[in-house]
Amino acid sequence: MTDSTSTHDATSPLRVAVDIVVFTVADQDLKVLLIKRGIEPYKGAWALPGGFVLEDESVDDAARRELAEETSVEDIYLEQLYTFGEVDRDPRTRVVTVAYFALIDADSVEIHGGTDASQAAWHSMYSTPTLAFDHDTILGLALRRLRYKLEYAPVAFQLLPDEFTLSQLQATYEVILAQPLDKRNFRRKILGLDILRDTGRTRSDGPHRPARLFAFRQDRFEQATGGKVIFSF
Amino acid sequence: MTDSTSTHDATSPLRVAVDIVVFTVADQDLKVLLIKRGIEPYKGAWALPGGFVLEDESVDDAARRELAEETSVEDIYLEQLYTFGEVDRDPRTRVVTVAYFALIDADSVEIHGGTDASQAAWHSMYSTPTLAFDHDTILGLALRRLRYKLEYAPVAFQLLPDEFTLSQLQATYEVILAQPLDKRNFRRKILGLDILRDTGRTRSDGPHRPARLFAFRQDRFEQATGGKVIFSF
DNA sequence: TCAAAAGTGTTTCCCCTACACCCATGG
DNA sequence: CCATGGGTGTAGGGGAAACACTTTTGA
Repeated sequence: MTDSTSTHDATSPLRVAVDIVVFTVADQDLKVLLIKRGIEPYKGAWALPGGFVLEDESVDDAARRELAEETSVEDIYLEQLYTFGEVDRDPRTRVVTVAYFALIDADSVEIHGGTDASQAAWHSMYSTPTLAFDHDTILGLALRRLRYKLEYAPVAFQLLPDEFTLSQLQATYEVILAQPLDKRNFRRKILGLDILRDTGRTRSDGPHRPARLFAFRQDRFEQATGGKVIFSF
Repeated sequence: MTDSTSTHDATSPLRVAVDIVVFTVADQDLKVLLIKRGIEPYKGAWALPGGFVLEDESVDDAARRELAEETSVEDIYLEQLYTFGEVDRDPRTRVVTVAYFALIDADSVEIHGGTDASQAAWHSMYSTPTLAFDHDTILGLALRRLRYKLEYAPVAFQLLPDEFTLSQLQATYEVILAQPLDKRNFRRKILGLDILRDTGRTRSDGPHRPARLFAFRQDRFEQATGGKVIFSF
C-alpha cells in the first residue's frame, strides 16, 4: 500500500513467496506433503512446497499454481494461513512468505515427485524431519489451525472422497485431533449439522455389516461459509 | 521462499506494505483511525494508516513502526489479520499488503494528525467513508475478527485503561458487538474467567454508588495465549 | 456360527439464559 | 429524599458427555 504520511519511496528489494502446507489423511495417519530441496539454500533438506509470486498473478493464484504443479488436482480447499516476515528467515535474500494450507483427498492425488534433483513425498505429520527455513514453525501453526477449524467448520470432508462412511469421517477427525471420539455422540453431532446427504447406497468392506455412504452437501457448506473458502473466518 | 522444483528467478518487482486497523472505544462508540491521503493515488480519500516494509525490518516491526508514527504509544496490542495480494489492488504498482489490527485505550493516545498535507482522525466504525484501495474490505474483515475474538479471547481489556469498572467493560463489549448484554450474566462470566484482579479501590462517577475498579491480570492472559500476542490463535 | 464393524437411546450434568430488586452515593 | 448507576441469585432449558447392546454381513 502506498502510504500517505511518511514516504518511504526506496524500492524495497523484498521478494514475496508462497508456501503451502498440504494435508491429507491416509493409512490412518495425518500426512503432509514435503519436498526435498535440490538447490541451495538448504539443499538436501525437506521443505514445504512453494515458490515466488509472479508479477502478473495474485498471491492466491500463486498458491494455487504451486499446488497444481505438485499435485495436478483442481478444486482444492485452500486457505491463507499466516504471513511470515522476519528479516533473516531466508539466509540469502529478504523473502516474505505467505503461508497457505490445503486439504486434499489422498485417493484423488498423484504427487509429482522425482523430477530433477527434487523429490516430493508424504510424511506423517507426527514424525516430520527438521525442515528448511522456518517451515517447522509454519507447519506447527498449520496443524493448530486445522485442529481448530475442524471443530467449527466443515473441513474434514475436503480430506475424503465424494462418498464416504461415517466411520471414515470419524477416523479422519480422530487422526487429526489425535484422540478417540465417542461414536454415538459423533454421529449425532454430524448428522445434526444437516450438511450430509444419505446416498442410499452402501459399501461392503469385509466380513461385517455394510456401511451407508454419505455425501457432503456443498450447497449447505457455501451457505454456512458465505462461499468464501479462502478467508479465515 | 526460494522454491525447489520450478525456478522463477525473475526478480519480482513486488512491493510489500502493511496496513493497520487501529480500533478504540470512545464516546460509547467503536472508532477506527483513518488517514486522509495527501498524495496520489486516491489523494484526498480516507485510508488506513500504513506504509512500505523497509529492507531491514520484519513485517511485524514495520507494522509497529507505522503505528508508533501515528500514535506514539508503545505496548500496543497488535495482531496480524490477513494478507491481500490481488494484482490490481493498487492502481500504480504491484503492492502486496499485510493487514494488522491494533487495539488501544483511547485515553492514553494522542494521534499525530495534521502534519503535512495529511490528517489523521478517529471515525465511528459504523459510519466510515468509502476508503481508498481495498481498505473497505480490510476494515470489514477486521471488524469480523474483532467480534469473533472478543468472545473467546481477552482482548477487550486492551481497549480500556489499566483500571476499569465492570460496567465500562460491559459497555465495551456492547459497542463492539452492537448488542446489549445482560448485566448479571456478563459479570458472572467475566469474573468466572479468573483473569481480573479486584484492586479494592472504587471510583465515584456521579450521584450513585461508586464502582469497584478491576485490573486485568496480565499473567493469566499470557498463560492463556502462550505469550504470543501476534498470532491469530 | 463367529468375528468384525455398523448402527442405535437414554440419563446426567453443566453451562447458558432469562429475569427483578436492593444498595450506596451526590446533589 | 430522590435520582442514578452498582451490585446480587435462582430457576429452567438445551446441549455436551458418558455409556452397551443389537444388527448385518463375509468367511
